[in-house]
Amino acid sequence: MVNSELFKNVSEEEFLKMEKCFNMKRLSFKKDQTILSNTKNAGTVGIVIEGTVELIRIDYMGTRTILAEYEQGDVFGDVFSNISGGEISIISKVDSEIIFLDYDHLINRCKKNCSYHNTVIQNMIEILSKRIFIQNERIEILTKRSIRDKLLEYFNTLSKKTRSKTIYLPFTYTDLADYLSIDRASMMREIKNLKDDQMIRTQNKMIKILY
Amino acid sequence: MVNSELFKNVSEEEFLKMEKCFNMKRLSFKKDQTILSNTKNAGTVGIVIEGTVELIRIDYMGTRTILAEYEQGDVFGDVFSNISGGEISIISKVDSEIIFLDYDHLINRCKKNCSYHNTVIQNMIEILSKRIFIQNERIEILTKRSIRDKLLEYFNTLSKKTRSKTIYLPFTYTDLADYLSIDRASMMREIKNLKDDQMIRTQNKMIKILY
DNA sequence: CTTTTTTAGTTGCATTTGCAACATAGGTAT
DNA sequence: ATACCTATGTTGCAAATGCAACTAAAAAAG
Repeated sequence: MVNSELFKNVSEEEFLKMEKCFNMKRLSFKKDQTILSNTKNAGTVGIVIEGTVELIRIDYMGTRTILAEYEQGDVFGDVFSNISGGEISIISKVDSEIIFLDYDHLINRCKKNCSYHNTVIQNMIEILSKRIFIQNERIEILTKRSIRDKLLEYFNTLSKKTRSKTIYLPFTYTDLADYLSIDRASMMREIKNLKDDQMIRTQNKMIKILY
Repeated sequence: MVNSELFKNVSEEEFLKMEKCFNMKRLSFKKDQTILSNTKNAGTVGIVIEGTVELIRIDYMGTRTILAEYEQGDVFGDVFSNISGGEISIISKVDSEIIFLDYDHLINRCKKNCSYHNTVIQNMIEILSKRIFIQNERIEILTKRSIRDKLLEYFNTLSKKTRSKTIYLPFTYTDLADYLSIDRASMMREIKNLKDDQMIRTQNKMIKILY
């Protein structure tokens, strides 16, 4: 059975019916392989069964920005930003296993009026709400006006999530700079300043918040 | 009848029933009055019947950021970010008319299994998806690394929305700076640079994109 | 184990941005 | 009309940030 929030409270038996009704497809992707892009596959929803995928934008200058990261059980591609002139893609960060299904079929209750469809739709609302919450976090970080404040806000977010003053970065420092949308060298400099000011203490990807 | 996307495809008659079932409350607010804040009224959803409201964050430094703006028919307060240490509030920008209802009741289909509840839930999915789309836009703008690129991305967004190279700012330049999360004076300077470089031409809040 | 590639950590310097402090225009209330 | 308030527009200067160019360390590939 597939372990995803989208299928919460759906029985094994119901899931098997759904698999046919929704015409789901299961595919494997290698590391760095493109899963979806804004030029192709619109209207397709993916569910990460195994691995991690990233939503990436590369703009006309070649600047790469990580817009989001989806892990096991996460749903992606439901709302695709086609605003930017840049290329937006979903890339497999490691070897991944993905289930695809049709967005319209998911949202617009089908004629058969399957019992599980209600459940799936309510799950979808929770997923979307959670996504909005995460985006709000991101926006709050990005609206901070200095590198220092961006870092502190980010550390705070992680800290609240784990209820601990000791946090572990979920990605590399290089990727963190991309996520915060700042220059990596400047970020490293500011992290050093934070250490000098006794605000934090670091050891590889572990960070202790001291204030 | 209330003109909101949340009640799309709901008949007048059904709406009257719903009003009782959901225990809706209709209230008026004066300009600059606080409608909701992250310290109070959590779990309450508002619908803008008349007027405009803004989602504002004021951080510990007193820096004010417009996180979102909701207009007639928009739904707000459903997903409330409680991350930042700062104060987050919904403020009435002008005199407004608001309907309140309980979020849990809205999302978790009630025991009575009212016919209209399905419709409302599907509408809610569309609203949330649209919000995610708008937040994606915002994030794409904020992740631009220079004031110039932020402005151009913002103009582009407006331009695509109206399918025109001539756009009209929906708020003041002062508020635009808050929205882009940059210093107003620096923004004005950069707008002047854009004009000098023949990238845009402006007249009050009308901007012609020349490239 | 050795080589190669990626990430972390630094630094000097140029550029951009923010801040403060104005002047001016436009709008609103009295 | 006058006074008052808010938005626009400008500028010098200080501070923050980005860029380039490195070295060192760690991780991945062979």
